[in-house]
Amino acid sequence: MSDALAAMFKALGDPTRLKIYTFLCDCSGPVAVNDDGDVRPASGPTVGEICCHITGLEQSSSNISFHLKELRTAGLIETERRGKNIVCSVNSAAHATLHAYFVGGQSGRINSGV
Amino acid sequence: MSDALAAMFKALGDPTRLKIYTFLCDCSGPVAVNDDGDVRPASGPTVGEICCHITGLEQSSSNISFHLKELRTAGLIETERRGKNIVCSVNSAAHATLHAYFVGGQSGRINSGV
DNA sequence: TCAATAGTTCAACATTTATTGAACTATTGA
DNA sequence: TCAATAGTTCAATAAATGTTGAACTATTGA
Repeated sequence: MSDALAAMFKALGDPTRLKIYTFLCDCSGPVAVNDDGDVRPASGPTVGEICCHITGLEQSSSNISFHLKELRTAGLIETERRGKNIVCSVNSAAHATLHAYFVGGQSGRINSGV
Repeated sequence: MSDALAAMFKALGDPTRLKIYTFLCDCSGPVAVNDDGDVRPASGPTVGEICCHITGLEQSSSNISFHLKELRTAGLIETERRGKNIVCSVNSAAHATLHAYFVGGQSGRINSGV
């Protein structure tokens, strides 16, 4: 339970991965939901596009592939092959979990007294 | 900028540290603000109390000390000596930064269409 | 079927990290 | 001042991690 959360934070704890994840958050399309209610991976950038954005191209795609795998293993992102490309997108449920962790608890405590 | 954020996530990416941080969030007292507007460390558990809570006691306090240092270096927590003890508390500004990262962006996208 | 494109996996490596126990520092109370 | 308490720092070790280039797999288009 808590370890899964730690794994997510750990995945975001590398500068390259945080850039990738932020990029995905910024440019992921809407989530697709089919007639059965299944949530399918949303449209988003391909691995190649992520490489371009992160490394300015001309850097090892194997490294980006490694980081994408880490993000996927942590449950933060999803990937789906579309023809020759693989499209990446943010896992909304995981994003919501992370958001929820920082809600409440510490909030509203500033200037609340001695 | 982004590296500081990554450092915070990295600090939360270890199960022991996440437990410590969560404990601090749960039991930190209100933040103290003096007449000059300076925000001083809030009251909270001592290092020893954290050791008890995390390890059920009987485990190396040097390890907890190490993790507290990591959290402090990342800017997530603050410590203040009070007599023989050292009291720990959450850094509210850092907490707000983390919270803000997950607001907007991905939110509101679920079920928003194809 | 063949070549080109798009990503992944593998092996090797240099760093970093978490953990442990022992030694050290700082504060309090007798 | 001395002993006890509360934490930190240090050294050593084992494990995990990020990066690289080469080899591999999968898909498309000719």
